[in-house]
Amino acid sequence: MDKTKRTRLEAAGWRVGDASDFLELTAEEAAFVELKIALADYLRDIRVQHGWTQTYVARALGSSQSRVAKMEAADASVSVDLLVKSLLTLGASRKQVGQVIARAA
Amino acid sequence: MDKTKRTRLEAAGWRVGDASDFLELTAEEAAFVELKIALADYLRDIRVQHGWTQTYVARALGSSQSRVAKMEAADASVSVDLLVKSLLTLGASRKQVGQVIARAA
DNA sequence: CGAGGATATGTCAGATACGACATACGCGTC
DNA sequence: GACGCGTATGTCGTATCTGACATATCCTCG
Repeated sequence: MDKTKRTRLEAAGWRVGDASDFLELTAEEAAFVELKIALADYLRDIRVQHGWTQTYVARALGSSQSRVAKMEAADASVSVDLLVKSLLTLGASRKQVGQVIARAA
Repeated sequence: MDKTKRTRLEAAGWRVGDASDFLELTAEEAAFVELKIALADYLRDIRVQHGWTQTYVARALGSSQSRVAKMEAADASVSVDLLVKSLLTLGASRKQVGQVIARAA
């Protein structure tokens, strides 16, 4: 497995199986996490392209800077729900969100 | 607004503003609900096409028949998270999920 | 080297979503 | 009508997610 991707997945809190120091995900779990990461990256792209800070986005979403940071990191504590809602609130269209999800890893 | 769609939205628990008997959603809220309904419909399509019962699907997902019913109804108590995870578990690809979301209403 | 702004990480109380169960509804078949 | 099967709806205890706060890390500019 790609090293940075593995780190990314671990950072997202998806270390599975305490006994093993390896990352074991079923195909669906992996697909789900990758999907989440794609949305997270898209959120960051939108923010950076507009030159916004996490604090600014947080205010726009009625949330906090720390949560925005976790969203962008695809932290295990953030749901796809929150990511999608946030993207829509920031102006992304349903179509764009779908395309981001559909795009192959 | 289309009548069946309105009923659908109300059924989904999105009646907003207790004082008004009308459905008032911001553009993002509307997009979010429609997105959810699209996933819900897709879930039902997959189930029906395979000739599965809700009970069977529930067992496959490690859930209950009532929750599957609520998923298909795009009930307010089900998250996009759950819908996406369920679709992936039932064999849908990330790409298919994205296409369903991207498809215009 | 600070200082200050931006981002990351850890934690927590309150909010929400979860599976499960009970029960109601619809619709065939007898 | 009464049963059986599938689906819908309501509720509940628990698990997970959320915004908020504190604090740490990372840059860049002076």
